[in-house]
Formats: sequence, structure tokens, C-alpha cells
Amino acid sequence: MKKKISLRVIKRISFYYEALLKLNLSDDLYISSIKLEEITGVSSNQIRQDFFYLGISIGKQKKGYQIKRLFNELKKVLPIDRRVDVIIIGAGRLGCCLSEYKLFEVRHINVVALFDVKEELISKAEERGSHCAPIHHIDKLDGFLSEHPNIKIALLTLPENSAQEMLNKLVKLGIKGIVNFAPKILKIPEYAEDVQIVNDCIGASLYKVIYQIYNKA
Amino acid sequence: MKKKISLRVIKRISFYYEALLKLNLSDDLYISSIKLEEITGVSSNQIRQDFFYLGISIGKQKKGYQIKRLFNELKKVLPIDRRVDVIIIGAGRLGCCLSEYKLFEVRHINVVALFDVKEELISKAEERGSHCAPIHHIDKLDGFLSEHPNIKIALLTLPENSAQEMLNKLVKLGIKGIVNFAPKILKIPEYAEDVQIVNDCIGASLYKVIYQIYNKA
DNA sequence: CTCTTTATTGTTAATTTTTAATATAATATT
DNA sequence: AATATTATATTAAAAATTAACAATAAAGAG
Repeated sequence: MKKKISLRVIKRISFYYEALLKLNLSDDLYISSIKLEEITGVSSNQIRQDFFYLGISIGKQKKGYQIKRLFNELKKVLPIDRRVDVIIIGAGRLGCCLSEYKLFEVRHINVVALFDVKEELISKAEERGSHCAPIHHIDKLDGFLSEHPNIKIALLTLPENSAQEMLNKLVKLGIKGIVNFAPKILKIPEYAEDVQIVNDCIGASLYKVIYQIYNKA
Repeated sequence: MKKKISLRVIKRISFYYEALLKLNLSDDLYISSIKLEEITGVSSNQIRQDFFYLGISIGKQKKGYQIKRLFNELKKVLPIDRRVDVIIIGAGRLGCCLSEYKLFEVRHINVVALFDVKEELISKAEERGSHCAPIHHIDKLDGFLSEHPNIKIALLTLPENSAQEMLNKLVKLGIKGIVNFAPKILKIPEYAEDVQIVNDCIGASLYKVIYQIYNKA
């Protein structure tokens, strides 16, 4: 009954959601599509089109959208108020960085644990704040996932040469969603078509800036 | 007279370019659009369409595109030979992570230096590999930029409470493009409208995966 | 308070981009 | 040499984005 929302729309909605999260503390009550464009980089036309498509019709002329209300509408689209447990494979700089990422908390994304092959990272775990997720050796992954069957998502922050192998392993262990941060496109094995992968590219926004600065006519 | 190439095409072309760079060492002479799809994640239809649009018509049936030749064709399209120098403000985990980011090398993005307020990070610089960019104290930023007037872009990996202040400073020092990684929306001062900013959101792709897993009909 | 101006939405229309389909040609195979 | 296969180049169809604009609520002037 629900209409299928394309992945592109989902991606943009998550940008809007993100922007609103960041604004939440501020006491501006309303935000216009133009303001939202400034923040998200998505054009105001696109934003209004998206809201129209999704049946979000809560804007007020000359003011914009009530932030809290818009936030709730977007929440309905991305059913993101459910707590989501994830693990991080790779406890290097990026992995640790993500495990402490403030926005994850706000979004109810809970990093349950990190895994790594390097023993020295594991021993270092104690040095980290007590609020941080524990770092385990990768050998314990199998058992860990058996004990935590609710974990369906893994973030991959490994070097590119080991990422594909680890993905295959994760799929075998029942992981259903993977965000790959390695600078390499990873593929889902053919026998596991229901598994979702997103190849994230951290630096990509830099290209936009470079292009705008050096190629602007 | 050159036709205007959209930012989207530019982005994809840079993916192809990057893929070819990785292949260059291999001795496969030809690559097909399907193989390129596997590497880049861009559909083979899209790839052929892009080449058609750009007038790149060098494919051989049943073999694909001669790698070296395709590489040269793409090079013509992308003004990617230019080296772009950038600095990173904030030498924490994310900053260091970005300074070693492999894709930056491939794309000729050169992290010249990192800056931080914390003395201990600066002293630690020697422990890092010699190939890494040096970490300086933030007080040296002013002088550094005077000595390197070609640096127009800064990546901001600071905590959110100090990010806006630093942005203002950077703008005053002549920086023209900023990528903000702090989980806070930053504003360009009104007197500096030519400055480009992108507020990057590291975790956003996770939403996509969550949506796909928990909303699959 | 009433009128005018203005900003911003919701919606439709035009344009652009992407995806799919197909005709064609080169290569490999039997 | 004939045939089947595979991959391109091109065209056509579908989808997504951008632009346009009428409607109208809010703000401001008098």
C-alpha cells in the first residue's frame, strides 16, 4: 500500500533529517526550504518536490516549516526512532571516530562493539573513555553475533585490501546491511541478494568544493 | 564552445578515471563497461551513455575499451591533472584519517599540513610516518597561509563548539572553500559570499541501509 | 484596522538525466 | 566458413530534477 520510495529520495530525506537534528537546539521555530537548501545543498525546489511527493504538506507561507513537526514527518518516512544496534569492523582512526560520533547517539544508533585484528588496539581499549564501545578481536565476531542476533548492520572501516573478504564473512554470519568506508567498491555475493550495501565516500564533498572553486566560469 | 558538462557527469567520470588508475598496473589491455560497472558501481548503461554523450567512441565489440586510450580520453574531460593543495584544521582522529586518505592521493589532492591547538598532537607528529603531512600549532596558521598563497581550501575537523570561530578566521585569511565535518551547521559571513562551504555528514549513508533493511516490504 | 507588499508554499510544466531496448559489428567457436 | 555470442553505439522510454507560477499567509505601512 505504501508507495515505494526511491533510494535517492531516502538519501535526501536523511540529509534533511540530519540538518534538523543539528538545528534542534536552536530556537528558530520555522525553517524555509531555502534555508534548508543552504544547509543541505539540496535545492529548495527539490526539497519542496520531495515533500509534495511524500505528502508532507505542513508549510506556512512566508515562514516555512515548523521544525519539530517537519522532523516528525521525516521520522515517519525514515523509521529511525527505533534503536538500531550496529557493530564496527576496524578499530582504527575512522572506526573509533564513528564509535564516538555524537550524531549517532541522537539518531538512536548504538555502536555495540568494534572488532579488529590488531591486538594492540584491543589492549588500548581500556584507555578509552568508559562510555565507549568495547573493542574485541575479530575472532570473537562469530560468537558475538550469535549472542546478539538483533545486530543486522555493520560499518566497515578496514583497508581496501581486506574489505571484500570481511564483507563475505559478515554476509555468511547473517549481517544484512553494510556501510563500506574503504575507498573501494564492494560487491554483495550473488547468493545473498537481500543484503544491502552502501559504499560511502568520505571525501566526496571536497570534490564539490574544488569544482566550484576551480571550474566556476 | 565546449559543451557544459554537468557536475553529475564530472563525478562519474572521476570514478571511471579512478578505476582506470587502479587498473593501470594490470596488464589487461581492455576493459568492458560491465567490468567498469563492477568497479565503480555505475551501471554499464550509464557508462556507455556518458561516453556517447562525451563523444568517446573508442570501444571495440566483444572486447571493450582500451584502457590507456580511455584513460587519456577521460583526462581530457576532467581537469584533474591540476594538483589541489589543502590544509586540515584539527589533527584529531578524523583529521589524521583524512590526511592519509588514499583517494586524495589518486585525485591529486595534497594535504599540505594539519593544524591544531593541542601541543601534544604536535609533538606526536614525529611518530607518524614521514610521508604524512606535518602538524603545526594553530598560531602558525596565519604565517603559513601567507607563505602558501595557493592554498584555497581547508577541511574542518574540529569539535562543534570551535568550528564557527575557526571558519570566520579562515575566511579572513583568504580561504575560499571549506568542508566542515563538525556536526553543526556553519555559516559563511555575509561579507564573504564567494566562499564555498559544504557541511559534510559522515554517517548519512547509514540511514539508507537502515531504511532498506527495516522498511523492505 | 485595512490595504499593500512580499515571501514562501504547493503544484504543474518543462527539462534533464537515467534506464531500457535494439540494431550493429567484432570476436570466438564449431 | 557459418553460427553464436558478446559488447558497443544509438535510439526510445521512463524517471528524476529543475523551473515556473498561482495561491495565499504573514508582515508592514498608513
